[in-house]
Amino acid sequence: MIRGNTDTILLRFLCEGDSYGYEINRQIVRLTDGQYGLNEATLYTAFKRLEKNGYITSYWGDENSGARRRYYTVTETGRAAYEENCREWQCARELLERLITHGQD
Amino acid sequence: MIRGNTDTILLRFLCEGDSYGYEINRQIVRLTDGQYGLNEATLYTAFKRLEKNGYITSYWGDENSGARRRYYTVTETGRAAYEENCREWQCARELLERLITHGQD
DNA sequence: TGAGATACCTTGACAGATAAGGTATCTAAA
DNA sequence: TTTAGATACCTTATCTGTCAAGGTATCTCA
Repeated sequence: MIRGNTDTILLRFLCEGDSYGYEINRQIVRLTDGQYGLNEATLYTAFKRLEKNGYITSYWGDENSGARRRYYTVTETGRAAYEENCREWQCARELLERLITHGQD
Repeated sequence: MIRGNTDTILLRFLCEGDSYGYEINRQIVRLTDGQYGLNEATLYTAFKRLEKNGYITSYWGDENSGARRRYYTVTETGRAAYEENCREWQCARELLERLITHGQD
């Protein structure tokens, strides 16, 4: 369901400004009223993938207290990929709507 | 995108009556104006899965000409699963809409 | 005769998701 | 003081779904 859109979700948040994994996931949970959240393994493998693809870059924050944080920045390529993914999502959404719903609804 | 909804799509067509793989796939292509179609391996592994789960049953058609066809019938459990999947899809759709779109649109 | 459509199937590989484990720091309650 | 819980990151092994690439067999039409 949500599967396959993890990258797009992460890019969406990073398009609004640099952030780190834990915080983004908290925002996801907040935005969905607790209905959704990423598994940590999913989260960090997605970041790895995005960075490998050149969609984001990362750097360590200079927290002087608390746990260390790895911040991510979206690149221009990443922004373009986000826009493209959104378009694809709209297409897929319409197709699926047509495919899975019976005539009566 | 469409991934993860293959089973629901197949169930939807079988809810309208018995059919066989090749024909269902043709209907998918027709309904999406050629924009989508299932890979044959995906198609048949999905049927296997559905049958294993008790969502469909199958029988060989008695064609007296042309290639043999394996027909599928949706079970009551299968119908229930279809309805449930549709509900889940609506939920997932709304969540994703909230998650991947920026404020401005 | 042979290409193309119909119709089914299997195998091996791959990508994405996840459970389950780990490390380390800080805070607040017991 | 200890310890539980939150914060924050990471890895490994495993599972599931998809798909490319191969195969079989029949029928039709040029």
